[in-house]
Amino acid sequence: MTLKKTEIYRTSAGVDQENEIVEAIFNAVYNQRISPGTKLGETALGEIFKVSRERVRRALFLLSNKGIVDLHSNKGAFISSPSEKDSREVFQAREIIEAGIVRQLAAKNFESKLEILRSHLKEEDQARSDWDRPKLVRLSGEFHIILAEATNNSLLVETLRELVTRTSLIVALLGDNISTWCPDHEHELILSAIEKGDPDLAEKLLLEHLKKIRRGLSLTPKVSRNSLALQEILIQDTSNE
Amino acid sequence: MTLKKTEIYRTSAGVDQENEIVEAIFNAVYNQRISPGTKLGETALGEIFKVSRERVRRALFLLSNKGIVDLHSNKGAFISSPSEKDSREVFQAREIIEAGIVRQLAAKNFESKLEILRSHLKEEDQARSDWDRPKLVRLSGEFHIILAEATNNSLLVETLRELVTRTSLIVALLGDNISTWCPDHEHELILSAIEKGDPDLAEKLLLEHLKKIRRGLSLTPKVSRNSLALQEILIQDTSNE
DNA sequence: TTCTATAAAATTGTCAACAAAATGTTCTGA
DNA sequence: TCAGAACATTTTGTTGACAATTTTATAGAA
Repeated sequence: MTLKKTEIYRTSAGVDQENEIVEAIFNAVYNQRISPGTKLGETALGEIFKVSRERVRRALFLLSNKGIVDLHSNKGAFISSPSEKDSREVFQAREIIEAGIVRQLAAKNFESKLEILRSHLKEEDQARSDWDRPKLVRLSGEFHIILAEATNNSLLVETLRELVTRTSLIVALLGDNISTWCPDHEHELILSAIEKGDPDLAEKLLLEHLKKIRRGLSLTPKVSRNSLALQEILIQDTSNE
Repeated sequence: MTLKKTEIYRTSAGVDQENEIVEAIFNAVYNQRISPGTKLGETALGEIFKVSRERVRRALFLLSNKGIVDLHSNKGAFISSPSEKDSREVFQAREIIEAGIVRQLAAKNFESKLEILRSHLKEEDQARSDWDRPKLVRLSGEFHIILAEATNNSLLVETLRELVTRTSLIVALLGDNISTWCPDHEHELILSAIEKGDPDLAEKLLLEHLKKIRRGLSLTPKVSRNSLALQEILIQDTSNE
């Protein structure tokens, strides 16, 4: 039988359950509610999400493929603790990929997509003047993902989502958390350069922005522990994230 | 207990078995020995690789995350048949990422790494004058992966390996297989631009190169069937691939 | 107390049996 | 001959039990 393109494959309910776990952990990492090194027990997760162990297993396997979770044979799954090498690689990849993205956005005509970025910056400003630091942190990361979304390319969006989330882990482990992650108006400048249609400038500003984040990192990993139990970390109001 | 960085986690034997399957399928796709749409039965693969079904399952799951295999609920696993959208996204991602790579290679000093590219080009020339088409196809794709390797970034290498392999699927499905995939000396030109330290030129040449491949694609998918059985496709002499 | 050895408990890894779904075949009737 | 229903076979999905390993708890000796 040849497959018709229009044929519909329903996604089994199991896949949705897996995605729920994956998303919850992604969000918790992304918003720094969970520390690198946190043990993710299979039975524990199974109870929290009311799913079978096998399902948890697949979710953890997927997360390990994305570099969010480390799997250690016979020991279990842990929120990834990025090494120095990981940090270097993630930032270099971001430099290369995001530079390419802003260049293309600046070179070609994506005006319609840029409006979303404009309104996003307004939100960032609001959070800044409200001194809502967690929100600002979240929005700051999101800016980069929205940049990718402007290319209308789900592959790039997913790649950047992974990179930004891994950056969150790196900052949690190696960042001072003060200088880092608090751009004044650098996003604004980058977007302006794109709107002006100046790829070189946009790239330059973006690279400086990333370098600034990178400079805020130290070489000695912080040790930190979660302040909440897994249950509270993973299941929570997601209405604004 | 806190984890010492030097601590060694042995990889369970199972992971190696999984990787064997993943690599075999990657190679088969990459070298176009297997057609898009080919059914990958769990029991069949289990018998070929002498592993349990569970393990086959995980390997297929991993491949589906990488876009090489499509998983259809209750139907099974099939070599991915990239859609028009997939094709667009893969090529756009390659443009963005590879442009970033060659720019960085041209801008910074990676001379030591470039020697490998030089010797790779010699191999390509050899294959070209020998009219060894399968080998030339393989080497042509590899050139792009070696470009990524020159950045010394395993993340980028893996990303590019996925993109190049997916390109192989796209060409298998939409390509004319004649003009496509047969660069004369475009790789040579790109490398020269890098060696000259000219990022703009390197990027321009690379983009033209990718566009040329893209132009060789038609809109109507070819239907093709494998000429060999799965066993022969997957298990074979890998001494020169 | 502190360290080590031993036993108990808990957690992860694996497998086989079973259930559910899809595929293939046979049979019937027009 | 063809269509379609009924049945049988194959393949995928899921669960639960068990084995292997690690972690925790316990006890004893220096």
